[in-house]
Amino acid sequence: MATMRDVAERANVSIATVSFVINGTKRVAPETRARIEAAIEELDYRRNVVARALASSRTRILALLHPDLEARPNATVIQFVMSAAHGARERGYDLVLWPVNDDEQMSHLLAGGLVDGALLMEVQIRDSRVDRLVASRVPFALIGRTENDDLPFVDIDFATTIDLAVGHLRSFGHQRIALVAQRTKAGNEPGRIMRAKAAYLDAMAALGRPPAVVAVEGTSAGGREAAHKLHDDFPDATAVILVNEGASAGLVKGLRALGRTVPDDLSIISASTTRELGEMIEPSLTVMAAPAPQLGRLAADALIDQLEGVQDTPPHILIPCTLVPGQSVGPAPDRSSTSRPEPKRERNAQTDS
Amino acid sequence: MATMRDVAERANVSIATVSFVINGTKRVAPETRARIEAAIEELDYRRNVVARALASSRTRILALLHPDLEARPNATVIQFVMSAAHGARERGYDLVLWPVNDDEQMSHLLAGGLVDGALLMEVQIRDSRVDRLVASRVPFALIGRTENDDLPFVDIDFATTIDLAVGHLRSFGHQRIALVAQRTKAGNEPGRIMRAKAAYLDAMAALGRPPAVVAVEGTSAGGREAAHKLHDDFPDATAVILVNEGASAGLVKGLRALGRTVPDDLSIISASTTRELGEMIEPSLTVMAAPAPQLGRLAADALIDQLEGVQDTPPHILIPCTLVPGQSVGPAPDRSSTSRPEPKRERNAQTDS
DNA sequence: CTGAAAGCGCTTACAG
DNA sequence: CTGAAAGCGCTTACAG
Repeated sequence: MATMRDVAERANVSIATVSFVINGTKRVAPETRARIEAAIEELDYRRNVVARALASSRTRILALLHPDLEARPNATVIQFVMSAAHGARERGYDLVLWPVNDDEQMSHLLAGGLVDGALLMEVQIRDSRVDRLVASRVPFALIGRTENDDLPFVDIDFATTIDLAVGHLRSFGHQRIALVAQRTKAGNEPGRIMRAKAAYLDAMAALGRPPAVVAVEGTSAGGREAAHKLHDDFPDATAVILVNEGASAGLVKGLRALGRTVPDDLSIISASTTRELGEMIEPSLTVMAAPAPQLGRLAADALIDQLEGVQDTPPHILIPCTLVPGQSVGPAPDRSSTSRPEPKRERNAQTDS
Repeated sequence: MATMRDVAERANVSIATVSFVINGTKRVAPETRARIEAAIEELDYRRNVVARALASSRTRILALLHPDLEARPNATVIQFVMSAAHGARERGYDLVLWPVNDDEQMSHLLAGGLVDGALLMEVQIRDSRVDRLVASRVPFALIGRTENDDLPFVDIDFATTIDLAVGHLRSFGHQRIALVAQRTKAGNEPGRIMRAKAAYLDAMAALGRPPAVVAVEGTSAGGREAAHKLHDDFPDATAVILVNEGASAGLVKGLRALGRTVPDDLSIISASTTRELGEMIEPSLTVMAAPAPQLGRLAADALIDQLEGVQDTPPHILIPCTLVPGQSVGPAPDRSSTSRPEPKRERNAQTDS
């Protein structure tokens, strides 16, 4: 592999001049530049990224840190990764997905000088990784938020998202609206769950309705469990908002197994997911599509602005999900006469064509 | 950030000795070692990965190269990434997902000296990225195969997978079996599609049945299109094998819209996907689960063996998918009397509880 | 068992 | 406009 020295020799210049041409850091006489460029071409020279990094203490590599991804369909995460990678690339940075499991690994990575900055996903309300990040003095931006709001972040605006979902349901006459959240290990709650829950509780309070919250795993089995819990504990709910992508399909299946039809008996909105997921389910789910493509890019931009000393980036960016109507929301059934719906025992009919 | 020099000074040794202790590359007197370890601890020293890489021309970083991921649920890819990352970590390597769009980017990465080796996913039958990889002289392993078989690879054994699927369907009496493949840009065919198709054609020939192949996009819309094509072009098919994860849900929805019940009218197996995807669909799909967890790990091992000069790794590893029965395969309906099934016009019934 | 020193391939003041 | 040289923080023969 050709080095800068080889290029310099072939072009009859010093390696400093080669460096200036490659980086555009200084004026170089046109004919000198031409000679150097020719030499680079002829030798198929490519700058050694590691040496450059050591000399300049910059690598132009950004890490997107993510805890172990589960094996469930996770289109949102992929959208984050890809849009952040594109945004970074446009500004001359590489962005890589770095699966990092424990704090020690993270310190190793951050202290190693290998990345110029980091993006952190799946931020918890209390997140020791954030502390590590702060301690490491590596510039970073969060995708999500901790409980304290003075770190730079981009996040889904869950409060607005839930308000939009509740508003949509109310426009169909729904008053008794349940929330299906994601069950989390104790003390390890993602901010999105907490914030969505808080927004939901506010909305219910404003409506003068008691809240109905169910938390289950983000799996099909979790979704079926949610169907049973809703059926048993909140039989008068006419609509449900999911903040649990992975449980969406299972919830519909579970309801159907219980003889409850979507949306005739129960309307459903799945918040913070993708329209693709909505389309997979029958009936097609009305979803609040996560702004992952925008947020990934904005996160990359925010981080790079920080690295390059750009001052005018807002430290916090919030974007709500977008309503994508499907076929899972319908008029609220009239429950005024019966306190509990009569579970239909016959096989239920299809609701879409 | 403390450097090795700081540690050496504090421990009253040379930096060489510090290096020996950190890397375990040479014997060091116990008390010297203890002094050095104490100094490391006190200074919270962490080796600079970039400097180490430059000096040793090894980074212990592996890149998993993936072309732009689409926004569809792609659990299999995530499984590959995570299992490969775990396998690498156990052997002291970091593995990152590097979204790489064009050949130029890839050359930049490979020539930069930043990664010791590469794993390439979504390998096409003819793949210019593979040529780049070979030219770069960076060690690599493929996940998938090109048309020539002498490069190291791990891959799903599609021939066996299709045979198992056909065998399963035959045990239910099916003879007319269609294949739903993935539509690809011309000249850009993933090996898996081609190999699955070939295995299917062989199986049909052995059965003495004409093949019925439909190719659609890997989306819900693609799946619905497949339902129509099957209904119009191959109305006597009693079973279908999908090699198109993204179209699975849409196919079931499309069939139902056409009044065809799964599995009463048509049995379905979705090959090379995850059991999680199968569970999301109603009825739960019988799937051939991709051996992504094993293959990711094996790919990482194969690559690292190569890097470390381990000779006894088989250059090619093939593992078939595993049958995970769901509720989408049933006895073949008797079609002997009618050449074309009477499309049911009434709403269809559920098939699972 | 330990150290002095060269070298990995660049960048970047500094001098001219 | 161009170059000589120091330095980034390590590893690794080589010598003792």
